[in-house]
Amino acid sequence: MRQSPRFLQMQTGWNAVSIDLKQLSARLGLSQTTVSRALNGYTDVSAKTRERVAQMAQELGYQPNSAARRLARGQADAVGIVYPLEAGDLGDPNFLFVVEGMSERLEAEDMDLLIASARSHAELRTYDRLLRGGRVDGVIVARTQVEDARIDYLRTAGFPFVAYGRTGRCDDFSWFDFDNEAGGAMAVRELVRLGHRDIACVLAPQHLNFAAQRRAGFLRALSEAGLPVRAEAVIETGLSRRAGYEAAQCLLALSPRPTAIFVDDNLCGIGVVRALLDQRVEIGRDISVIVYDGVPPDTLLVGQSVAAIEQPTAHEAGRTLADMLLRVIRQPDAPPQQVLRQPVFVGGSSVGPAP
Amino acid sequence: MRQSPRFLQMQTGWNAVSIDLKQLSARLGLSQTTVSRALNGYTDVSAKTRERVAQMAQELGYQPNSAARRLARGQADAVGIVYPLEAGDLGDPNFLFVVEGMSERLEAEDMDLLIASARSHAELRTYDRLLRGGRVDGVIVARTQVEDARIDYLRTAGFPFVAYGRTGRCDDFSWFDFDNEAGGAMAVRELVRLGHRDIACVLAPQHLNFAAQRRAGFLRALSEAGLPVRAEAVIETGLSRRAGYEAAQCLLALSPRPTAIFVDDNLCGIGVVRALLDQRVEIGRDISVIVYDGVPPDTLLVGQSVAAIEQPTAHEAGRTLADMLLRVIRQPDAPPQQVLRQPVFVGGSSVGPAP
DNA sequence: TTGTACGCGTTATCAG
DNA sequence: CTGATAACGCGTACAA
Repeated sequence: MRQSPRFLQMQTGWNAVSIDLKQLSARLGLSQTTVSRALNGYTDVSAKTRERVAQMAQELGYQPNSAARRLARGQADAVGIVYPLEAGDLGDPNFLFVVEGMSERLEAEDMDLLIASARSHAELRTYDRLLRGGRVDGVIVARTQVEDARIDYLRTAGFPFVAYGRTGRCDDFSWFDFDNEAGGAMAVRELVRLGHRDIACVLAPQHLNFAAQRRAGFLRALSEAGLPVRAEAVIETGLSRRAGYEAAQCLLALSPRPTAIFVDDNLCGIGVVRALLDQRVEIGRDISVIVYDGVPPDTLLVGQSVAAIEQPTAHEAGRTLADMLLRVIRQPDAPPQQVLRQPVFVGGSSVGPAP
Repeated sequence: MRQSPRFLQMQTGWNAVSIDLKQLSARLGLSQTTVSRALNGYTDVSAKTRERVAQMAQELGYQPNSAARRLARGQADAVGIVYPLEAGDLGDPNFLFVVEGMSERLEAEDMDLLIASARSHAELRTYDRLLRGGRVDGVIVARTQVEDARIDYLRTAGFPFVAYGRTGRCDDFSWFDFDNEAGGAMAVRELVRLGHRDIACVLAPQHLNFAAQRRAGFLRALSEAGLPVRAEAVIETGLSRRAGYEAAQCLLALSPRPTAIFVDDNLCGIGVVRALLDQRVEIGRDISVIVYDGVPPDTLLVGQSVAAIEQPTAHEAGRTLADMLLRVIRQPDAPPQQVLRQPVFVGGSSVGPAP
């Protein structure tokens, strides 16, 4: 009914190439036990033996079978990253670099990185499969929400994870995040410094935690500057260029027209900038614009650039995330680690003194 | 020296939640054998038993331990994708969607997708680790080169793989690709149809297979149109915006100035368009431009758009790649499968009649 | 310092 | 149709 594993291996002609612990120890005239211990850095092996073993293993290209090892040790030696891909969502322009950073760090530990995309509603099923199947020792949760069912799930399950982004309540788990509230406030302060007193704002959906935080920062800085909040100039919309475009049209129709716009994400940012160009608004003179994560330098007219709040270290973020997750896995009782990186303001021709 | 696996599991408090095959069969009053067979769709189980087992398994949320299963069956139930990330390389704008497509297809088979980025020179080591460790049953090779050491390695090892892209010689292995030569030719023909007779070309590094093919298509179509090749108007450069920018500057300095430019990749494309804008060249009138994979609609001036050769089906490409790899894994003796998708021409304001 | 013997959780063989 | 029993390849108490 089914071919035996051994036969399958013969047929593919592949596993024949690979060397066994049994074969390796036979070649060395040692027991598997000794060889295994030598390879795994146990102290109770004579230096000479260890040397010989290492040499031979290297020479024969021995790689322990990962399934067997995992079974014996009860660990998966792998972590997962589940990212919710909504239609057209490349919202985090640096995501691939984060993945690369993680990948590098994990490779150094001989661990695998499983990637599972999931349409957002099916996501919990994906987690379930990963955890219950013992496929991973821990997971990274990306794109956190203010109320995040995935994180609740992981916490009640007691499963090791690190969040890439915070949630509404996040005191008691490990996360890595950029200080979105500071970023939002920073943008406002830059604009206030230039004399703007009527600052509009385009925001991503507020169930996304980063968006809620940036909004909070925006409001706080306004208040600190003694400026009123103009409700109709604070637009919560979708996470897309089109949404940004439409939001900007609304803002331009207001009277009096705001003198500056803070956009909390780069997708909307592109749309906003396009709308302004279409309306022949002179960016940086008629209206100032700051966009979180920036927009591609090509979006604007020649010689112009968009001021941005930036999170410059995607690659390092990936390494750090991996580090944190390893720690959560290996020291489950250690207190949670929480890393907050500061975004930086990068100026551009899109900001200027209030008209 | 090391905690026993069981203790570790107790300590993390996690695996306690998960249910065992042993426990499951105990609950059912059946042998592990029978339960296993019922779950794996063997025919020699009574319908009633199968029903009971399925029900109970569902109820208790049983998930087979993947390490044990892999060990027993001698398969990894996982595939890998290794993509070389050079500095700033997001060359394939659709890569994430390809990954998503693969991920979906593999999830349906209960297989994992391992992602391993690798600085290009260390790539072979990465492969080695994946293959020898029995971590994967097969791999996807992305970003193929004309002479591709990775593919040579896999072929001599006899390891199942599918290439995402072809190589110089690719008769005897499975690959999925878009018809880059046709795409290159298509671009030229569109331009010729509009009366252009002096067509320049900006190309990515020619060791990348797609770039070599697009170049070939470009040259073939020129020749078919009876047009000469102007050597100084065929620029091979890097894979970046900056490279494209500089290439365009060179082309603008030529005399006579070419009336059209074909750019074989979207990164260079952005740079080229920017250079033209900077030089106040009216795109679509003074010079026509076609860019492979297109450029973001925001790169140009308002109301304009860049004509493109597009590969519209990234998600489907991912599914197909996964399908093909599954087939290579499961039917190693079947003849290689080779899938060539046609790109399509998408017009835009960046092309117009020759001046 | 080394070797023996067993367990990890599942699937496959073979006899009922 | 079902159930003992033996792998799968490695890690590790325990004994020597």
